[in-house]
Amino acid sequence: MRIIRRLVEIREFLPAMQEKYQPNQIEQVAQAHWNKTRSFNVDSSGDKPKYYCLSMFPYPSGKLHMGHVRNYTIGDVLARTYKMRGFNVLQPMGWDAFGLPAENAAIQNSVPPAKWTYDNIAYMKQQLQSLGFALDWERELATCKPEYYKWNQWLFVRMLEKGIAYKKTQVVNWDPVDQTVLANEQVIEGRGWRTGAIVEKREIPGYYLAITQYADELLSALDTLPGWPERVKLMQANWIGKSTGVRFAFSYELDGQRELMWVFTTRADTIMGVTFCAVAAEHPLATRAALNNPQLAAFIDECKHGSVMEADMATMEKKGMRTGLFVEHPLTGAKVEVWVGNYVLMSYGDGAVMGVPSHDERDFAFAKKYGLTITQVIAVEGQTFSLDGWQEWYADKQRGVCVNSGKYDGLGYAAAVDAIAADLAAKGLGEKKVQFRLRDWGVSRQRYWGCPIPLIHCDACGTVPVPDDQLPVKLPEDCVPDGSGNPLAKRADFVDCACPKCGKPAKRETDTMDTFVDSSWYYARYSVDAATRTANDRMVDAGTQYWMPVDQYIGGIEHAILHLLYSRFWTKVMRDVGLVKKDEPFANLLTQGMVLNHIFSRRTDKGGIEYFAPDEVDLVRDDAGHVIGATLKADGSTIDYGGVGTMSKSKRNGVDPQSLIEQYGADTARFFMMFASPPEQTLEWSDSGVEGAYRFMKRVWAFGVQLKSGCAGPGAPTALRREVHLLLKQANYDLGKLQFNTVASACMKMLNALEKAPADPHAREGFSILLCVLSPIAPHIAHALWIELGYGPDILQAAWPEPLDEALVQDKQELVLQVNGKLRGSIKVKVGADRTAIEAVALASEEAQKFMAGLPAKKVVVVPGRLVNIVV
RNA sequence: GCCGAGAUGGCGGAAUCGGUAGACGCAGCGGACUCAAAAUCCGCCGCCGCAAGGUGUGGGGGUUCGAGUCCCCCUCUCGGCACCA
Repeated sequence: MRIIRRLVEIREFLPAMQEKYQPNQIEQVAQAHWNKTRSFNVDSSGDKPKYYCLSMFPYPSGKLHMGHVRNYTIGDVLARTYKMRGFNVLQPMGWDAFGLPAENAAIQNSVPPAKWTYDNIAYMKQQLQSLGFALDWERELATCKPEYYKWNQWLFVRMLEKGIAYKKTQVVNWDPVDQTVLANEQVIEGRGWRTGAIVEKREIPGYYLAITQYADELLSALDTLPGWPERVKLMQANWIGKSTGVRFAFSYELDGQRELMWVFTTRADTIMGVTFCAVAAEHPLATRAALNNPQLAAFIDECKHGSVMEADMATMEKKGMRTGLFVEHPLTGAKVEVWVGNYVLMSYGDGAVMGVPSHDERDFAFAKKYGLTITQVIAVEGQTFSLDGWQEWYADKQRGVCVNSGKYDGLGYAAAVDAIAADLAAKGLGEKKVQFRLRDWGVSRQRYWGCPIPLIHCDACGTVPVPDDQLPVKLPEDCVPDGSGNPLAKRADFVDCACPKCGKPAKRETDTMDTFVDSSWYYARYSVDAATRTANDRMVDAGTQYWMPVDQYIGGIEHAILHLLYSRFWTKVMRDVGLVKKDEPFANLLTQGMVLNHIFSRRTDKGGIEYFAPDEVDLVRDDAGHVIGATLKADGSTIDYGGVGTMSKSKRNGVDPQSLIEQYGADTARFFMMFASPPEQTLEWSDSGVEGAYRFMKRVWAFGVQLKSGCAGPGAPTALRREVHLLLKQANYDLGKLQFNTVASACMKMLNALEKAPADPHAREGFSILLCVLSPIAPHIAHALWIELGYGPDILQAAWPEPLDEALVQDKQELVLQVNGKLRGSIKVKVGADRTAIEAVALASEEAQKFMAGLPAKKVVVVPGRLVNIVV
């Protein structure tokens, strides 16, 4: 019995090479090896250069989706490549564990969000492990754990002390039936998702982080990030939206008081064309005017209903109503009527705008709609102004000069703005100002499943921060939200507390933090050393100084603005508090595209839409092969083909990674993900594409089996050797560009070449190169074959291959032959032949003679190493 | 609506500096093996054409000996828009 067990152990340790590719067995052995040898557990020491490779952590929604597999495979390919290139590589993983879906699940299934979240984490962790990612699991974190969010709270208190965190009112979506605040995604066509009640805009107090204090730095520091995609930097710059203009005031007298109504404009040069002003519904002037005007009060009320989303604000019908109040033009003294406009935002600038209908498209439409005066004050030579319709040039800053503007007539944009700003300043009614589109970050959420805001409200002392030694304020984990109100507010054991200042009974703040706070610094927490993870006596430590910044960050393009901007801001605050020395968290950024699949649906009798999973339908194609429709496998009925779209539960077009791994193995899943498209582009799911990847794995294995039984030695350079090294050169170049689909393709080409010449003396060397290049993408099969063929004990310890010059040399090369730019043939010349020699060979060639048709060559273009073009 | 990105065979995609368009893979077609099927292997495969050849990178125009690549205009698709993450 003992002997048999011993034999079994030996077999497991050194299995005889299987003829057949058996991914599940190979993958378990490889993963066990990495665990046992602690291949991916690292510390912040040693003389290797460091490489911090980070993929955006997942929300624990239940199970992994293909977007995760794609994201983490991209990161893993980089991590493994850098490891083989001799870097000390950190690749951690964790959980963005607070958020709305846990509360939704609680409402549906009566499970506490904590339990739901922890169960999901356990399942998804096992899924991640089965994919063989090179992760340091000892650094795993979950943002819903007190040891993590303690530091959200701690830094929040520091921000309060520095005046970065402050309180003001915020506008939220309010569900009057559930008496609760709704997220934008919970508002469907203006109604609450659960109650169907018409949603109101409501102003409630909340805490803000003054990200605008950092606006200038967040903008200018984009120039210090050459490793970020230009489009992401551009999106951030537009989001921050720095604009230089003039802030000035219209004065008015009301109830015996002299008051000022401030506005901001980037077009002060058009100030003489002001024919009206518009204020937001929440503006004090609007409130005052509505006191004795029920119609206006009703309109303001209407404005306060409806969406708080910018997209809705921009597309909705622009409406306004007179207030009956007039303000005084600061330069002309003319009376200007004030309107309430539903398109004016209280949260931007001062909540009021000047109306210059002649030179602002929106004002033009507004004035036409309500019959307001339109006065041209900018002219462009050769253009005629007319009220028939809006013309682009009306708003042209570059070419226009002032007209109908008194002393400013004839001035261009810059001169006019300078003169007008000076005159306003002289009257004390305005000055030049830089304004940002960026707004301060509202972090209060009226939700249960989030990090408690560490504040206590005391009748005597006011709002008091929780002292550091009482942090963290722990969130009770046994609440089950039911969708109405915030469950925390109903928990006396949470709410009732003693004031830290005077000791009298007080109430704890029940708002929690935006989950973007959690994800704004997790990358720094991963980097702390083991001792800090145990003691948890500091937010970051020497490990952070060693690992930061993240060398490569990888995540979805949908995070291009908010998450990345908040993280940059948080890093700068941590720097200013003295926690880190770096200005920016992410040196290089890769924004991966979405994973798409086909969408099939049909209208139901009730007018809704019913979706079908791709494996429930057959495609209908036209003669050219285009998909024109689909039928249901079950009953043959016709359904609609909706093209491709992001995989989602609601559209039923998701593919479960689990069944994929079980059927084909992790290597096939990873290989397909890398091969199907370059990382930055969208990826279309294809079952047969996965089959293709699987076929390739089987061929790699079969070639390994074949090579093991008949090994040739070294010899003179061959065409195979040159081809493999050329492909290696290409693969290394593509790796530098993070273009992994062509790296996978190079692996396939190498195998194609090897299969054609299995007896070549360089086949063994060629296969070792193939295994190395393949190993970051499909690490398990590479690990197994590396050992089987005796290349070494562990492919992770192998040096990354570089192409050899001696393998690449050749004496003759082929050049493309063109006549008048059209491909007509090719010629062979000696490498290094001069222009004249090449021209002679080209002109003498049969094809050139034929297509020149006896005409003399006007010109011969020679591109060395590429082509010859004869122009006649 | 605003900001950003993209469009190449039947499909996913390749083409590094303006230089052979369609690498690699999928699907399809033909063949080998098999009693048969699957798996595997070999061959063909943009479109029109018997061929010579012509034509072709979302549409229209331009620059160039030469344009998928550069410039101008247009169409469509996708991402973000501040409480989804």
